[in-house]
Amino acid sequence: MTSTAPRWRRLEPDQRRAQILACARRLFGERHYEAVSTTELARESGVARGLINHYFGTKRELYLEVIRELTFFPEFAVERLAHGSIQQRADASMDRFLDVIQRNKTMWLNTIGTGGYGRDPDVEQILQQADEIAADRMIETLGLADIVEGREELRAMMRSFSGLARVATKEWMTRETLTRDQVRTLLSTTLVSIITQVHGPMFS
Amino acid sequence: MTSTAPRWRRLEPDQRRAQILACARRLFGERHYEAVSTTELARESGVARGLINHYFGTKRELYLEVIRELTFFPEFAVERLAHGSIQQRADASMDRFLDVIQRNKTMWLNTIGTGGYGRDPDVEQILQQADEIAADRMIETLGLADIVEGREELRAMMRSFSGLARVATKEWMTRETLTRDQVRTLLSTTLVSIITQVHGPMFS
DNA sequence: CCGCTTGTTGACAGCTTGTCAATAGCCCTG
DNA sequence: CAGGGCTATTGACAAGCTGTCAACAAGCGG
Repeated sequence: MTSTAPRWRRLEPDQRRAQILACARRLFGERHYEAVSTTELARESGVARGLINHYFGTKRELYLEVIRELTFFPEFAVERLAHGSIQQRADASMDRFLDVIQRNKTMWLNTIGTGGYGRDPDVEQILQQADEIAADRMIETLGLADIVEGREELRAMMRSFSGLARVATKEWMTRETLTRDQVRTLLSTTLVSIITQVHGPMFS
Repeated sequence: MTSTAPRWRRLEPDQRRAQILACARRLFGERHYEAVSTTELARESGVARGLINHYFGTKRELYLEVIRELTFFPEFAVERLAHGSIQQRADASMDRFLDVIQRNKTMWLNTIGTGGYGRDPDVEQILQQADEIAADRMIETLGLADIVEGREELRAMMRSFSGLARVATKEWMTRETLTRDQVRTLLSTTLVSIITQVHGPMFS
């Protein structure tokens, strides 16, 4: 008679992980790290708090997982547009970059976009890796893959460029002191300038 | 007889504040925000934990105070060197900028230098103000103070430039993928490029 | 020497996070 | 269709952290 309607459903680990992760993505997107408690995270996910630790070990690891996921998102397709001058390719590349960010505006602002300085080496490392990937992708897109002289320096400069891109994008998205077009011009022109006027002369 | 050696000394509020602040500066310099507890902060300062709250209200406010103090540090003197071409002035300006940072290496790396992304709007705001000040100072140093056409856009671009400066400096100081000279060249050349090739044409 | 101002303490309440043994879905077999 | 086992999930627990506040005492002024 007292036919038992199960009080909770048993899911595949992958599913449950994904579910919690989705919730974490949302909450960490709304507020910053310490303003989100695991208690809330659990309640919102409709799950016991212990389960979060079971799957992710620690609150911080869960957070890092969210960041990690996000940084691998912007797969702004390399898609050889080997055509055109380097300036044109830079334009196209930056355009695509801004597209991706614009589509994920909120998410981006609350994570990567945070020029924030919350002082967390782990997070920093993850985003450094992201910059690394972005830098390599840019080099490839711009057709500079065959440069060998000062290759490491070029990569370092591209990573630095990511810093400019980040802040400039934020100027556009949150302060609205620059338009999208202005940001694109700023970025692509600067990008070309770094390659031709800084790196070029430096490694003749 | 049992002459009472006082168990604790009573200090002027300013002194006590400064003492705690100094200690906080040290600890927050070594580890990141959440890795430092007020308990430790109090023990290290040789003070009751409650006193910290008494003076700063909250742990976060204490932290913000530390940051605030640091960001006003780099007073890289404006000192009109109105002489020379814009490129020369940019060189000198960036040289001085790197000097200041080099002198306060550890401190800088653990606070501002943290390209970190800890997700804290309050901290972010403080550093935005710092960027603001730095940007205005750069404009003045470069003798661009009388530009009126696209003035706000210029300031926004200078703030963006700070992002580049930050990451590039870190490339030099922590990863050592760029030398100091390379960073200086990268920064000053890019700076000039932004002014002459981006902002100039944009606001004819 | 005493009393008043106020810098300083210490205990308290509430909330946080990570652990772990116990519980209960649900698949699989007989 | 019953029951057994695997394991996903729970819930209580301990330790720790933060902010508050009434009580205490350092040291100056009368």
